[in-house]
Order: sequence, then structure tokens, then C-alpha cells
Amino acid sequence: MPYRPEHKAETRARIVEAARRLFNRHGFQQVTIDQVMADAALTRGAFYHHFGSKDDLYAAAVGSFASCNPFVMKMSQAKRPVDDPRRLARMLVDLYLSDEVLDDVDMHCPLYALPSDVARAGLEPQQAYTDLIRNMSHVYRSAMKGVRDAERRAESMVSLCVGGMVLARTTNDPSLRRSLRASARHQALALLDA
Amino acid sequence: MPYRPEHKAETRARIVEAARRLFNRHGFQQVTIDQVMADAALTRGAFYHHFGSKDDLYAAAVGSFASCNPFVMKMSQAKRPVDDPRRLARMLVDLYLSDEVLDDVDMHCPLYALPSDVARAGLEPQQAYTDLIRNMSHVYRSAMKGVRDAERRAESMVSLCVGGMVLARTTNDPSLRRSLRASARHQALALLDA
DNA sequence: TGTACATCAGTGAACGCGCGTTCACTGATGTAC
DNA sequence: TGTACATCAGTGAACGCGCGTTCACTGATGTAC
Repeated sequence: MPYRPEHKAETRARIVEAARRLFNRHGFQQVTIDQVMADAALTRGAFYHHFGSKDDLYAAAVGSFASCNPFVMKMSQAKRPVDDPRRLARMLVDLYLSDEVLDDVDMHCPLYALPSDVARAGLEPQQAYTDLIRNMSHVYRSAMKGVRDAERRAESMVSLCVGGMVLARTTNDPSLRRSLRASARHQALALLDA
Repeated sequence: MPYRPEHKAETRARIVEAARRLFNRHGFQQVTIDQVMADAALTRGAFYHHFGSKDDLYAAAVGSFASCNPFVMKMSQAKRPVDDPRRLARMLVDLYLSDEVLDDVDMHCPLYALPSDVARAGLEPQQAYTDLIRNMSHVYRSAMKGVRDAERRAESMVSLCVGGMVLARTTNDPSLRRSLRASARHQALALLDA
């Protein structure tokens, strides 16, 4: 056995991570295999030792989104787990629509970074996205135990978060970028507290 | 003068219209000049008599979005203009989040059909998108004369509409597609009436 | 402990297709006589 | 009214670059002795 057994799996994970970041930033079609491999400190040829095609890589990258979205990363950095579901929901709204996330492309949630790519992609990516939506909705839902229309409110909060960020990314007017997110944030928190 | 003076302008308009539809459906990168020209009943070579490059066509297509979104088209088909701003706003919410629009890709609003393409595109497309957002927001704003927080409400309604459709397009779960839009619709109308 | 070996992850040149772009040519059409 | 002409929109073959994919080779590494 020429290499440690984990060696190949580690390299593969490095490629997936590079792909996830680059796809999120530039889109699937715009990123070349060369770029991904260079980012993983490898050369082109090695790619096909790990994946059958670029589409396979896409599926793997999208599959890794669920565990790599900015919220999960941010929360896992917290000193102690956030136990209060209401506080957790508020933190998610605030972080999701924050300047910090908008300004750092690598933190962008795939729900608004790659919606068109995924809408046109296969079943596997779409399933990964559905999970993302459900997870986010679940965080809000859990903060509204016993509230009337909790499900409907939670889903509206997800639409507000994603819609606000989609719009902020497409416009070039700084004040509109700010006010759209502020409005969405205000409304989402109002839904939570009503 | 070999052709009628309008001839070239008409052909150009036909190309832009074909491009607008195809880009909206498949994305900018995924559509080839051959496809656009075939759709306009022309051949490849003629393209460069009308545009300097594919990017020029993109700018022209995006520029035509403002006057070709499904709402404008639908409203212009109405037998008589809708005068009541409140009724107009309700109609926009209903239509925007309807099954009819979701199921007909050609009616999709570019705000959720091409957000990633435009976020990465140049200033001209982004300006066209900003106008789309402002127009939609204005329709809602006009229905809430004298209401407290009208501006904030209007912007939240836009986020709800766009967010609901973005999410409905990315998930493959039929019931989630339905409930996300129903929730967004309910909440948007609530904002209008409160 | 040191050395020969087998394995296979990684290399990089090469291939070939697709697509944006170019260009010499065609032929449809309005105008001049 | 009919015909020759000039114009230029449209044609389609060809070019060339970029990128996904292939493949024969290299060389780093763990194992056996």
C-alpha cells in the first residue's frame, strides 16, 4: 500500500472543498477543472482519479453545501451552543442578511448564490437544496412552538431572507442593497415575535 | 437603398426577443449564438451585422426585460386598465406567485430566472435589474398611500415574491413548491392590508 | 536498520469537440433611367 | 412599365481558442525481506 489509506479520501475532500468555494463564487459553468485542481494544489490529470466527470464533482460539491453553509460554520465557532431556539432564529435572520455575509462571497448561501444553476441541474443537487430550505425553515419553526400559523410564518421568513439577499446581489445601488435587507430583516423578526 | 429602412431594426428586434426568451430559460452561458439565430430564423453569420459580440447581445436582451416581464405583458392584455392601485398590487402578488407563471418558463421574471448571471455581469444589466426591482416596489408602495412603514412593507413584499419563486424553482418537492409560494403570498397580502 | 520492490496518486502532453468570431461571397430589394 | 445596377443583409465555410477528457509515464510512499 503505497500511500496511507486516508490519503486519497483527503485529497478528494480537498478537491470538493475547492470546487464548492469556486462554484459558489463564480457558478458551475464558469469554473474550469483546471481552476479547481490548481486551487487544491494539484494538476488537471489527477482529477479523473477521483471523479468520473465534471458533473460528478458538481453533485459532490452541492452535496457538501448542507454542512458548509455560513450559518452552520458560524454557529459551530460559537463558544457554547445556542440553546434558546428563539435566540437562534434571531441570530440566523441577522447573520443571513448581514453586511458581513453580503460582502464575503465565500460565505454566501448557495440558496441565493446558485439558484439558477440548481434549478437546471439534476435531481441530486435539487435534493440537497430542498434539505437546505427545510433546515432553515426548521430553525424558524422551532422558535415558534405553539404559535398560530407557525409553519406559514417560518416559510415566509425563509422567503424573506433568500429574497432579500437575491435582490441585494443583483442591484448595484448601495442604498437599495441596504434598505431591501433591512426591510426583510425587520419583517422576518416581526413574524417571529408577533 | 436595397431594403426598407426599418428592415434591419426589425431583424435586430427579432434577435433580441429570441435571446431574451432563451437566456431567461437556459441562462446566458448555456445559450449559443447559433441557437439564438436559429430561433430568429437566421444563420450564424448574420449575427455580427447586428451586434459586436455575444456580450452586446446580452446587454440588449437584459435591457429589454423591463418592458417584457410577465406582469407588464399580462396587464397590457387586460380589457381595460386597472385603476385601483390596491387591486393592481393584489393582482401582481397573485400572478407573480401563481402556478401559471411557475409552470411557464417563458413567463418567469428575470429577477429570479437569472439572478446569478446578472450579479456577475456588468453595470448595464445590473441597472436594468435595479429598475425592475424599483418598478415592482413602486406598484406595492402606491397601494399603501398614507400607511405607516409603506416603503418597508413594499420592499418586504418584493423580497417575499422573489424569494418564494427562487425557492420554488430550486426544490423538486411539489408540496414544498406549493406551500412556500402560498406562505409568501399570504404574508405579502397581509402586509398590504394591515 | 537498510534496501529493493510494487502500487497507485499525481503529472502533463495531446486530443477533439463546441462555440465565438471572421470573411469572402450571394442574392434579395429598392432606385435610377 | 421594364431593366440594369448598387447596396448591404444574410450565408455558410473556416479558423482558433478553451476546456473536458484521455493516456502513457513518473515518482512518492508503505511493505517485505
